[in-house]
Amino acid sequence: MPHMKDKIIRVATNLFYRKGYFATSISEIAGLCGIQKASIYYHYASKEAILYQIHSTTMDDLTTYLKGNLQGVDGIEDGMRAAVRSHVRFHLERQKETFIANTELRGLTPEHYALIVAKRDTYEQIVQEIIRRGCAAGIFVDEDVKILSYAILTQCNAGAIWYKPGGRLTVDDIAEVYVRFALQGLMVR
Amino acid sequence: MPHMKDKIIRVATNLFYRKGYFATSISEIAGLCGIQKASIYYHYASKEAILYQIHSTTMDDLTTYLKGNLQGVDGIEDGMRAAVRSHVRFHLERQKETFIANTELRGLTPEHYALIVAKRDTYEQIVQEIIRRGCAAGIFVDEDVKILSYAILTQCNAGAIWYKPGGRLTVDDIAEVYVRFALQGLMVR
DNA sequence: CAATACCTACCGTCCGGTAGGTAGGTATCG
DNA sequence: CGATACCTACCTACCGGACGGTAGGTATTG
Repeated sequence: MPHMKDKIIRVATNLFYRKGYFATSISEIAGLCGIQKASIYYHYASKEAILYQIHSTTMDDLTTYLKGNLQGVDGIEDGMRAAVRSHVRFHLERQKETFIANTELRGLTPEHYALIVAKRDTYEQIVQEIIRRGCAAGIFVDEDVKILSYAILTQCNAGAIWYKPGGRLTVDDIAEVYVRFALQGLMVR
Repeated sequence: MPHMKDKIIRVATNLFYRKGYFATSISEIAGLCGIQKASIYYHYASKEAILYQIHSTTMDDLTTYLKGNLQGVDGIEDGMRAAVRSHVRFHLERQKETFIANTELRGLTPEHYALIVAKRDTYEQIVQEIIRRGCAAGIFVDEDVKILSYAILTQCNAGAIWYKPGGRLTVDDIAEVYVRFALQGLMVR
């Protein structure tokens, strides 16, 4: 909430995204915040604490966003559409954070790593539950639910790698491409 | 080709896969090779040279494997099946190298980075050409070819993240799931 | 003897983190 | 009201250690 504590997160997010966690130094973060290296430790206990904060809030926001987008949506097919749309939009709009969340897990302590993986599992289970119901109802193809869910979620993550804000396609355009492709792959003919 | 030069690559591949490039030290690689740190520099000019070697041979092998699997295959649909199958199999069978190839690009020098990205582009263009012909022929859905290709290639990469050799499903089982899912998403109804 | 494949010993640098201090604001209380 | 105590948000200066890489020597082998 305080100003500098937020600024450190913003600056660190940019640097971790551009250069990676291990290639970013504390003094670099401090320099871009306009303070000295030691002052970082007034706000955060360690470099890893900054990374954990980014991971934690990103995963919480991602899950909250999905739940909000599923609210009031009826039917399995529409639920799946809403889930894919939510997933893609979040990944494109918060490109840097989601990129870090997907690639910088190794910087976490074992304890923090376990917490983040648990959050990710919670998120994946929401999506898997929709797919499972679709398969059980016979409207989705009869394939391994976990493979399907990973395939769909990962292909959407890919968007966050090549997407450039202000490019040829808007976030909504891209989201709809993924929605159509994923649903077409899922629905039985 | 010599024994130790290969062993360094094998050991480094394992370490880069488990801990990441920046978190792995030269002395660690040397220790697991049973030699001293300085001896690494008899075989490779720098730590980055080891990483580049892994990237380079992995991309070359990946492209060669795809070309071999497309040899003698007729038809757009069968070509796409062969391409997806080839991509998944390679990623599962050479899990560690492909994981490094996908996540450790930042450790490369700008020159080496450009070379690897060029290799990757060559590979992607082979796949994109198949999709483009399928779209033009009206048998594949009318969507953005680049988005489709990235979506398909990336979802297959996902397999390499969770796949454990000797698990419930064989490499071929998994490959066929991806082939069916990708083709079902691509083919017009 | 010369090339190969290693070794020991060392260097400069940078890193995460700590110690200890300080300016300035705020709360407490006689 | 003013003195005291404490807190916030930073600072300078430093530490131990690890890292990538180098210099120079040596055992083995054709």
